[in-house]
Amino acid sequence: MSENVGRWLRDEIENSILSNEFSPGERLDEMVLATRFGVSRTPVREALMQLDAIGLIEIRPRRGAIVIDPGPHRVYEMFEVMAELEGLAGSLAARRLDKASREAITATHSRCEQSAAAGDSDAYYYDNEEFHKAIYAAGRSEFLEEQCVQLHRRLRPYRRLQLRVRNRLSTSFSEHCAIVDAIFAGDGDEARRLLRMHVGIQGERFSDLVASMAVR
Amino acid sequence: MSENVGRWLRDEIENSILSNEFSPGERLDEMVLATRFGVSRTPVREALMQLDAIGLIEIRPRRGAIVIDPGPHRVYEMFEVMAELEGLAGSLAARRLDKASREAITATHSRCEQSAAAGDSDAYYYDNEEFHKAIYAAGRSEFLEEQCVQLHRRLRPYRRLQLRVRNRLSTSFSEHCAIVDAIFAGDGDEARRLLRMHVGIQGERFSDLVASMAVR
DNA sequence: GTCAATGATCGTGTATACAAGAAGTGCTAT
DNA sequence: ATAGCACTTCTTGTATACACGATCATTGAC
Repeated sequence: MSENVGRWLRDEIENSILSNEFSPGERLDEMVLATRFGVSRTPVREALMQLDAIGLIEIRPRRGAIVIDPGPHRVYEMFEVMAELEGLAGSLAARRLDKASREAITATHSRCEQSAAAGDSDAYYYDNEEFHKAIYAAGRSEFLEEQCVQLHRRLRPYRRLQLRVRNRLSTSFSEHCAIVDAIFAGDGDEARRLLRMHVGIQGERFSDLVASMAVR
Repeated sequence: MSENVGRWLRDEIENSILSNEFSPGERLDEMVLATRFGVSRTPVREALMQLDAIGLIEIRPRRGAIVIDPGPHRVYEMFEVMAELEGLAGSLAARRLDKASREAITATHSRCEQSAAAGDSDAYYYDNEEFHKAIYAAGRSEFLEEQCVQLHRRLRPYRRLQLRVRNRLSTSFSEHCAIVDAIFAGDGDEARRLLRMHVGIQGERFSDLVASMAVR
């Protein structure tokens, strides 16, 4: 419980949204949240204002807060931006790679290999996250890293859905291999290109996304 | 006065920070702000929480809010990300250009030409902003546009400083010309490359930035 | 029977009160 | 004279109270 209640609540509610416990479009009643977490309305309001500022919810004046529903098209746009930022991170990583980052990438990469081989999509989902974070960190740009982590968080639910698609695990892992090769070879342009392809959702992957979002 | 006081205050304080009325490192006293704007502490706190979530200020538990001082290196990183996003916007604009967007770009571009010819750096500063916004809009990606506008806002003070550098006006405008040509020619890759160069601050432009930040 | 208007109820927006912690100041002791 | 400790004061964090606006339901009229 992070020192101050407002911030703790923000993380708590944010997680609830990102794990789909509060679904898009759902109304967030201040009083309900307050009693649920055993605090007064004040810190709840502060948490909601922050989530509004981040763009996770929308507070309509005098009409309460609702969880934002991005819709397939907007989610596509978010992946598009994510792809671009990851591409940049990859190209920076290739240029600036040092021993520690190299080891971090290798470690997370091999963990991905294991969970992919085991066909464990939940484990892969987690290891994949760590792998990408290792690349952000290797880019040595704090601001870029923050932006990547933030967007990555917001796209988490959709990424999870995507991993359920048949063969996506092994495809994803082989893409990882090529990315690691490019970064370790110091080939920034290639790393950028591969990451853009890996993260972006072109063609059939977009229709997979739409389909998985529809069943929700 | 945007319907609700908290949101109005957020914009107000945000502008004050971005126009350097509150300088980096400065402590923002809730009570002082409250009396200054003639409201109670509650909406002030809500505004501050939002600015904290956006990353403009930092609220340290029980020790108040201070304006974040990015420092030259971090500002450089922000420009680096901005360059990447603008590059994406440019490449999308080249692909998706329609009549309305084309006219918007042409209009803002020629306004830049006039203020550049007049050597009016303040006017150019404004027209330049509109020109870039026209490109974001032409990309037809709402999310990307929002991200660009937000980052653009945060980098405003530094961009303004940059325009004061000798010859920057005419250099900037000739870069604009090439960018417009690439977009109108439908050459997405070239538009991306040119915008990355235009927005990023490599080499001597970085030292110019550091120098201009030091005198503050 | 349907639509509109008015009133009741519920929930948000702002203010204020109270509690707890941090920083600064003054006093005392070495 | 200086360092350390305690006390005071100031500011933030949380709760609560009150007011205003929105929504919904009920009633009346066409």
